[in-house]
Amino acid sequence: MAERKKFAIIDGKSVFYRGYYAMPNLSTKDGTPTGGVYGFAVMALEVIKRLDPEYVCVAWDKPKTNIRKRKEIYPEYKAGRKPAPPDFYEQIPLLHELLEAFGWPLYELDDYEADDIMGALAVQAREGGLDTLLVTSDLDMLQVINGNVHVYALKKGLSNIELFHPESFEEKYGIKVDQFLDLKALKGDSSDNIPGAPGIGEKTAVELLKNYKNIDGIYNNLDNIKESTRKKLEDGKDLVKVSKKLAEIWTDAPIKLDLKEVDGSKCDPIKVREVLQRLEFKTLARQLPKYMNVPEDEQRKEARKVNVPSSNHIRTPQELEKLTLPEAGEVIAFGICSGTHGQDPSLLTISPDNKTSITFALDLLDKNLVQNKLKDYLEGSSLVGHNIKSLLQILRSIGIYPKKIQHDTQIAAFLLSPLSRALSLDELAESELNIHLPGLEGIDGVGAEADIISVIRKLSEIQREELDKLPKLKNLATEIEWPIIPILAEMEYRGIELDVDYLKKFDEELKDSLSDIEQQIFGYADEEFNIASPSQLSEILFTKLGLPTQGIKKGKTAYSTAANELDKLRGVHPIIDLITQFREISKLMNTYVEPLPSQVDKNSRLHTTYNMVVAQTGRLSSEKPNLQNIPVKTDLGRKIRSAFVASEGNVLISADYSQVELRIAALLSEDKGLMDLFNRDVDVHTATAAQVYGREPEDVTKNMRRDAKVINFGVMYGLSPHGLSMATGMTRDAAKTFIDKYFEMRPKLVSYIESLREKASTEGYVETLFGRRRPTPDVHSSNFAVREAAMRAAINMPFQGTAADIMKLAMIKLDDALRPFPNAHMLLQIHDSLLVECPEDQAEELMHKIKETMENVHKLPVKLTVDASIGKNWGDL
DNA sequence: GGGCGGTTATA
DNA sequence: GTATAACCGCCCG
Repeated sequence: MAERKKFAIIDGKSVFYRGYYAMPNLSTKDGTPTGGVYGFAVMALEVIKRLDPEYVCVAWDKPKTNIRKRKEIYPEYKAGRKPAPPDFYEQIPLLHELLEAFGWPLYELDDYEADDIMGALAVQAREGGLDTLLVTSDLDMLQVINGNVHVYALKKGLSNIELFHPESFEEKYGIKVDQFLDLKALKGDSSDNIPGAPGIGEKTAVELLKNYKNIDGIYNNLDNIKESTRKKLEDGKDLVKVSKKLAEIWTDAPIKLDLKEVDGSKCDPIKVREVLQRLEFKTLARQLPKYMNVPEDEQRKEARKVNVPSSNHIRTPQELEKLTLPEAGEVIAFGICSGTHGQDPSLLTISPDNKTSITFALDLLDKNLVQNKLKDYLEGSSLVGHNIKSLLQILRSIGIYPKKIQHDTQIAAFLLSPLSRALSLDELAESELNIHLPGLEGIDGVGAEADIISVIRKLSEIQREELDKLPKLKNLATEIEWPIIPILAEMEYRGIELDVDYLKKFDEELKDSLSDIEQQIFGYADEEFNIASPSQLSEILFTKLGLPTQGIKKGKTAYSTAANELDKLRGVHPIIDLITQFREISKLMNTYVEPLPSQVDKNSRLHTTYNMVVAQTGRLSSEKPNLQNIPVKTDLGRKIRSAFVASEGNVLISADYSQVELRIAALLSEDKGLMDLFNRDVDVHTATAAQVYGREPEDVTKNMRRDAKVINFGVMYGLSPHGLSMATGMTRDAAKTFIDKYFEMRPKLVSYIESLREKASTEGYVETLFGRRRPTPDVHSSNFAVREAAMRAAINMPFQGTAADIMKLAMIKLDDALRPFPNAHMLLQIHDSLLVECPEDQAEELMHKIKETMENVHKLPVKLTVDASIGKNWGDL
C-alpha cells in the first residue's frame, strides 16, 4: 500500500512570533531587523527536514478583522494582548518574500483566524486522503488531532519540537483528544483571555473529564461532585458555554484546498538563495533541505559565468614538456596540500590570463620538473590569490620562492571589512559574488579549479576597486600587508629548534613536584578532588574549609578561584599558596612542556602559523602552536623559554621595541611633554611620577613609579578613575586627583583620546597611522557595558595597531637588510619583539644592524628605541 | 565531538 | 581598562 502523502500547514504568525522572541536582536548589515524571519525560517525548515511533506502552506491571522466574530460572542476575547513592537511588523514583507521563494502559499481570510483556516484545510486534506501536520506554537490546535491529523508544537528554543498524535496526547494529558476542547472551556486560556470556569484549573478539569467524559456529563452529575468544585462549576456555567464557543476551531472557513497551489516542489532554489543572501542568513543557506538547493551542475555553470578559463590538466612529464608559459606577469594561483606548511602538496593551479588555467598534479609529477618549468615564470610574476601565505608554502616545497604579491583576496577582505569572520573563499564567493562554490572534496578536485580561479579573479577586481577608493588603506596593503606575506611564510617554514630532551627532563621534574603539591592539597582538604575543576575547588575552599568569601567575585555558579581572587586569601590558609603553585605548574606542563615536543619536525624544529586576519588591531596572531605566549614572567616559565635554542653554530638575537605603544601615543597625540621624555631618553614612568608628584626624578619611590606606570598603560586602554583605583589600590578620590593631575600634564593626549571617542561615534571607525581601520559599531549600543567596552577598544586600536604596522614595516626593511647575510633568519615575531637566528660570528654585527633598522623604520617625530641581546637559547636573552 | 565558562600564558 | 590562543571541566546531543 502506498504511503499517504503528507501536508504541512504552518501557523504563520504563531511560528513567526516564537521566532521573533527567540532571536531578538538579529539584523542585516544595514540594520533591517530580521530576527522573526530567521526564527521562522529555522523552525519551519527544521520541521520540513524532519517530516519531508509533499505539500506545504502557511495560514496567517489577518490583522484586526480576524477576531470579529468571536468578539461578538465575548467582547473580551483576546483583550489585554499587547501590540507587537514595530520591528515585528517591519519584518513581515520579508517573510512574504521568503515564503514566495519557498513556494509556500499564504492563506489569510477576513473574520477567520489562522486556527480556523488550518482546521478547514485539515478537514479537506483528510477527505482527500492526506496526512496533515499542523505546525504551531499554539496548543489550541490539539483539538483537531485525529488519526490523520498530527500537531507539531514548537517549544522554547529554535529546534525544540513536540509531536502530538492521539496516543501521545492521551499520555501527556490523561484524557482523550476529543475531550481537549472541553478541557479548555473549563480551564480557560489566559493568553486569549478565554475565561473558563473561574477557580477551575487544569488539574481539576482533567479529573472531571476523566470521570464524566465531557461538559454535559459533568453538569449532569453535579450532585456527585464535591461541594467547592460544584459551586465553581455552577457559578461559571455560562462562562464555560461561551468559552467552548470561543475555543472551538471552526472548520467551515471559505477556503478550498488546491493541491497544485500547495505543492512543495514549486520551490525556486535560485530565489531562495537570493532571499537568504539578502537577509544575510548564511548558516541557514547551508542547511536547507536538499530540494531547496540549487543543483550542483547549475552552481558550476553560474560560477563559470564570471568567466570561463579553459582548464588544462598536467599529469604527465610529456604534458609538462609540451606546455609553454607566457611572459611573466600577473598570475592567479592557488594550491592544495594535505600537510601543514606546504607539506604533501597535491595540486597547483595557475591562471596567467582570463582565458587559461593550468592545473599541475603535484602528487603525480616530479617536483624538479615542475620547479624547472615554473620557477622563473612564477618568481618573475606577481601573485594574486586567496591566502597567499599558504600558497607560498606549497611553492616553497617545490623550490619556488615568489616575492611579488599583487593581491590577496583573504587579506583584502579583512582590511575592507575586519568585523566579518567569513573570510574563506566560498564564503566570500557567496557574500560578495552571489556564487555558491562547491567544495573541492568529493568531486575529485577536477573541474572546480577553473571556478576557484574565476572567483578569485572576480573578487580581486571588486576589492581593488574598493581599495582604490581608500588610498591610505590601499597603501597599507601594497606597502605593508603584501610584502610581509613571503616573510612570514619563510619564518613559518623555517621554524625554531626546540631542545626536546631538555623539556622531557623538565617534564619529569614538574610531574614530581606536581604530585607532591597535589598530595599536600588533598591533605588540607581531607579528601581527593579535581583541583583543576573550578567548581570542585570552590566547593572545597569556601564550603568545606569555610574560607571567607567577602570580597571574592562570584561567577554564575560558584565563587571565583581566579589567581587575583585567591591573592586576597593569601596567608589565610596554607592551601592557597599550594593551589597557586599547582596552577602554575599544571599550566606550564599542559600548555608547553608536554605538547610542544610532540609538534616538532624531524629536525626538532617547531613551526607556528601566523594569522594576519584575526586581530582587529592588525597584530599578527600565532597558532598551532602559539609561539607568542611562551612564558617569561616566572623562573619556572623562563625554563621553558630556554628550550628554544639556536641550531648548531648559530645564536639567537632578540630585539625588542621599548615602550612602542606609549611612544606612538605620544606621536599620534603630538603631546610635546610625552614626546620630549622619549626624545630625551629618560625613564618614562619615573619621569611621569616625578611630574605628577612634583618631585625630582631621583626622589621618585618604587610605588610612585609603579602608579605612574599603571596610568601610562591605563590611558592606552581607555581607563576610568574607578579602574585606576582598582589597579593601584588608591582610594577613588586619590585616583581621581592623580588622574586629574596627569591629564593636566598631558593636555594633547587627553584631547586626542577625546577625538578618538568622537571619531568612533561619528565616523563609525578608528584607524592607525597607516590607515588600517577598525569599525566601531558597538559604541552606539544601548547596553552601557557594551558601549563602554567598545569605546575602550576604539581608544586602544590606534596605539596597538600602529605599533603592529610599524613592526611589520620593520620586518620588511629587515628582510632587505639581512639579504647580504643568507644564513641569518627571522624566526619569531612576538608583537614588539623579534627573534633572529644567525651564525655565531655574525651576531655582534647583525645585532647592531637589526637595532639600527628597527629604530629607523619610519620617519617619526618620536624616537624609537630597541633593546637587543644575543644568546644560545631564548631563556638567556 | 562541539560549545561555553573559567582560567592563564603572552604582548 | 587593550589584543590574542589554548587548556580544562562540564554539559549537551
